[in-house]
Amino acid sequence: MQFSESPTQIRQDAVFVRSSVEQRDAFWRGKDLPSVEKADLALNQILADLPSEETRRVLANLELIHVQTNDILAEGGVPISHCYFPLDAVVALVANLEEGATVEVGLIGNEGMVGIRVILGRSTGAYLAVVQIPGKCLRIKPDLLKAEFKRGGVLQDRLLQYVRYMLAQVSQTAACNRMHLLEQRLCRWLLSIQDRVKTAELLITHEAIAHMLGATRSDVSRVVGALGKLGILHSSRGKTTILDRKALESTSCECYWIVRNDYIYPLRARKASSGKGNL
Amino acid sequence: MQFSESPTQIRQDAVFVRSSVEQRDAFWRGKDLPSVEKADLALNQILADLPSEETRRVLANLELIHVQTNDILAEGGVPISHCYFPLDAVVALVANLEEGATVEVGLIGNEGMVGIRVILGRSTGAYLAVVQIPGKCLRIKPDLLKAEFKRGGVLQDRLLQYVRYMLAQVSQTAACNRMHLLEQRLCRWLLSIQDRVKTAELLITHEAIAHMLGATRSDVSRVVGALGKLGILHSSRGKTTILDRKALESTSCECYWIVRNDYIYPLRARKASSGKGNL
DNA sequence: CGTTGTCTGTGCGTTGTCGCACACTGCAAC
DNA sequence: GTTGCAGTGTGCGACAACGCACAGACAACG
Repeated sequence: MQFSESPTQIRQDAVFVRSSVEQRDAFWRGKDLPSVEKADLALNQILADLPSEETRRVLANLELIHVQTNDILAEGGVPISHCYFPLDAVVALVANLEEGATVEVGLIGNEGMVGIRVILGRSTGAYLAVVQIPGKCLRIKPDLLKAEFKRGGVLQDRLLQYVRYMLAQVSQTAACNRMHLLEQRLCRWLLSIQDRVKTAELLITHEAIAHMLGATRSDVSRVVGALGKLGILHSSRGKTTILDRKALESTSCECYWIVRNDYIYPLRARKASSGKGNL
Repeated sequence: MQFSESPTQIRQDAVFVRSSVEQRDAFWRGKDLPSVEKADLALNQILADLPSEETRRVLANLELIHVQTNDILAEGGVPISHCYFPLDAVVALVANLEEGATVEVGLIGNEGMVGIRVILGRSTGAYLAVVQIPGKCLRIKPDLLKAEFKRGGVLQDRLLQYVRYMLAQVSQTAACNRMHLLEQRLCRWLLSIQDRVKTAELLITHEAIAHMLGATRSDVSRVVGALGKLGILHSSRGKTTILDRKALESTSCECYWIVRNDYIYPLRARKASSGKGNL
């Protein structure tokens, strides 16, 4: 999907350039929206395989949209307009600190949902939700999601499980940010992204990575360079390729596996020490 | 409450000395348990002022217990035996990293509950829940809490609100741990504790603080010393007294107010810059 | 009153990261 | 091609925090 009229980029702050999702809403308005199929639901792990009744109700209220890198899906203090279920996109929750510094506090892929706070009793976002990897999302109006949540069916269960996973992820990040070296955190981050995009090539610059990790661009370049010399990565001009995932895992900190092992649906759980893991 | 037979201390790891709550269970067994009054419920903000029917049901299942410093109420990977609602105690959630390092990821006082994961679909704890400030707690068996949660009444709402608050707290800690200086984080921590104990005197050693902040004891001593010279604190031998709360607030990072302003029940919200805030 | 052990103050070399600067490189627009 | 520029490699001084060490200070207890 391409937009001939490229959306004007609004400068949001020194760091993120907002490419407005709302403008693309306007683009679609009045045209035929792509219809949402059951097959789409299957791509998000919260929505997949719901009981047929829940599927029917939810399906009627979902929209399929494409999101692009740097799209902002929610913002701190701002009412959440939609809840987004990524299908193949990846979204980062980013804290925007006083001095203009940024750090990622959480990562959301097809295992989760953007805007979880609406089911936790707040209609506003807490942090900036920025698209890191473009792709498709299903979205729904907060009220409708909340109503379905209140019914107490399987979706409620899934969402609560996801909240727990998110909490685990964020908690571990809190510990990790305090204790672990940039190199370890970088490896963990790359692994987390790769789990969600399933490809070895990541289209992202060192500077963007630095903003996620709350580090300087130059240090990210240094670490990436070092990992490159070890044959673990190849990185050049906005494209980083993971060459040796196992090595990445053993250079990463334990946090990667701790979070992963707390995942909602039991995956093939692995210890950091065993060092074997590929999706 | 005193225990003549002082509970044998089991060495759990290099850092925390477990004083077993279970042993005190044994102490009480067969004796008259202190009965739980409605007045006790009022001291915890999740349990306070529930509809009378919910109050009645919950009351029947709660136990009142005293917890002491370093009691461990839950542990990572271990089934949660009880959910604890602090009345005047304060509990820290602590991540135990590989190398024996420790960092606090969350703090729980009478605004919350220890063991929130049981309503999020996991019966095991994620981190060590260590009592920092001794006092009273109400506790309940996970199954009973979960059943009441499932009924979808006011308690469900309160617990979900609390989950959101916890998520906000932990997320901000993730950002804070990455970006802010020890001095700022220490001030934030002291403020958070004081909000929960409501007294100016904190009985805690520099070393314990260091474990919470994931810093070295010597650096904590240095920072505390500096704050002491400014007349903000007085600290000596396991006792730290907050002398100038406003100064503490302005030396702390923004994170303190960000979390506080996201609190469940609208408090007197304040900006960090306005610098006026006392409980 | 002295002993013991906990808690705290402080010194010092090391390390990870910052903050800034500047040069190089490959891609894209002209 | 040439130019422009985003993206990257690298250097260097500054600084926060680590890691370790040791001495002083105070409380509890005999």
